[in-house]
Formats: sequence, structure tokens, C-alpha cells
Amino acid sequence: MYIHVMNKSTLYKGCLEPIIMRLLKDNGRMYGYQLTQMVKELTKGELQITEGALYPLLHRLEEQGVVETEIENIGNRVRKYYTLTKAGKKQTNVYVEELRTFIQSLNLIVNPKTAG
Amino acid sequence: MYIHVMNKSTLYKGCLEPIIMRLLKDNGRMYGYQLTQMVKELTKGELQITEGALYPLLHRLEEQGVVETEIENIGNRVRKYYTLTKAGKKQTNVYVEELRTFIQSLNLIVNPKTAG
DNA sequence: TATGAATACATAATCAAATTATGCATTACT
DNA sequence: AGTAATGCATAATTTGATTATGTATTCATA
Repeated sequence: MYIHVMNKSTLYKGCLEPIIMRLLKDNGRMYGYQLTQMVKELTKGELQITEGALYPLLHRLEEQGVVETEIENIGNRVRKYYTLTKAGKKQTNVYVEELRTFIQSLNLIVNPKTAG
Repeated sequence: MYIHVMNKSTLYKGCLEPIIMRLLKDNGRMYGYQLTQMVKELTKGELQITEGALYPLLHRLEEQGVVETEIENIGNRVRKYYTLTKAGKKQTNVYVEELRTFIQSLNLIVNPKTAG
């Protein structure tokens, strides 16, 4: 019988946006690669953001006016820093609250006895 | 400026499969509509599974041999009950563990101080 | 000093899985 | 009689990931 092996990384579909915005809110100016590293560190390697997911997301956020960017040259290398706009910060508060509620909901399903 | 309003229900993209399997493992035989109601109740209305997401998922799980079904007639109405197969139960344990780890990861990002 | 790993960005093709909309039918409520 | 709730299903579309690829710099090391 065929057993479907779910890639656990697909769990965070839909959560990436609030995750990134939360990190930007907490840490101010950050660049893309730094965001991937911070997620990896914070989650002890559990969550690994792929570049193909991250960069298009950051571009969408910029289009929407949620973040603004600055290019910085580190030696010969280019970094693109992202900062939340005022509207972006406001939006982040909403998203993070929703994410907290969502986590609580997941807990209620997965650990119905302990999660109150 | 355009502010993107995220539908918070989209957060659970990718988590639906382990959620449903977990409920089936806990409660044995369940039918589709019942699953949607239980998720709604458990999460105090926060998570609402749409039919367009649920039924195709259940059909996929059946194809994969994760669940098996029984049709039951309640008066003139038809219900389709789903039960985890042996392989399905095994798989559920893995998925639920992954989901727990994922929840913990989310916590580490959203509540870095309190989540250990 | 060449080679690979890490850093740093970007995008196109593809796939998975949801939303939205629709359809059908029964039962319960008002 | 009409509406909401129960109960299933599926098609069209959209979203948002994966995977693969490309470019380029910096650093460690064999």
C-alpha cells in the first residue's frame, strides 16, 4: 500500500507571512537571508524557510506597502534590508494576534486535555 | 494605500490533514460534517473547515489507504463514516508528533520569551 | 590555488491544497 | 411556505508553497 509521506515543512503554509512580519517587528531592519537564519535558529532547525518562498513573499509585502527596503553594500556584496512601515506594524499586530489564536486552536485539537 | 486583509482561516493551510487524522484517532468512526463541527467546537469557533477542503482531503486519505469508509443510512439521509486503518493510525502518530513540534516552533517565534 | 560551502539575491515552472461557487437532497424550525 | 441546518460532492480558480536554476561574493581548506 502506498503511504503518503508528508513533508512536514508544508505545515507552515499560510503562516509564513505573519512569521516574517513578527520577526521584522521584533528586530527592526532585517535582510532576507538573515530572516531565514533567524527562523532556523529560533526553531532549532525545525523550520527552514526556502528562498523560493521568502523572496516572493517579501516582494509582495513591499508591493502592499507593508515593508520598505534599503539596499546596502557590504564590501562588494549587496544586501536588501526590510523594515515594516507604520501600516505594516499595525497589520503585524493583528496578524500576530491571529497567529496566537491559531496556535491555541491547534493546541486545543492536538492536546485537548492539557490545553485550556 | 492598499492593505492586504488576510483571511485568518488560511493559517491552517497544510495542517488540515494531521488535524483530521488526529480527530479520527481520538474519536474512532466519524463522518465529514461531524468533523467540521468538532473542529469548530474544540476551537470555540476559531477554526472552520470548509467542505471544499474537507471532502477532497477525506477522499485522498481513502485513496491512500489511510482511512476506510462505511455508508450508513440515517432515515433517508446518507452518512459516510471514516475510520483510520491500521497504517493510518501509525501515520497519524507521526503526523501529530510533527504537528506538536510545529506548534512549538511557532511558539518559539511568536512568544520567544515564554516558550522554552 | 582550486574547490566547495556559506552568504545573498532573484525568478520561472510546477505542484499541492486551499477557497469559492455550485449542486443536490433531507430534516428541523418558525 | 421558507429558511437554516444537516450531509454529501465536485469543478474552477487562486494562493502559496516547492523545486530548480541563475548570478555573484566571501571564506575555509585540502
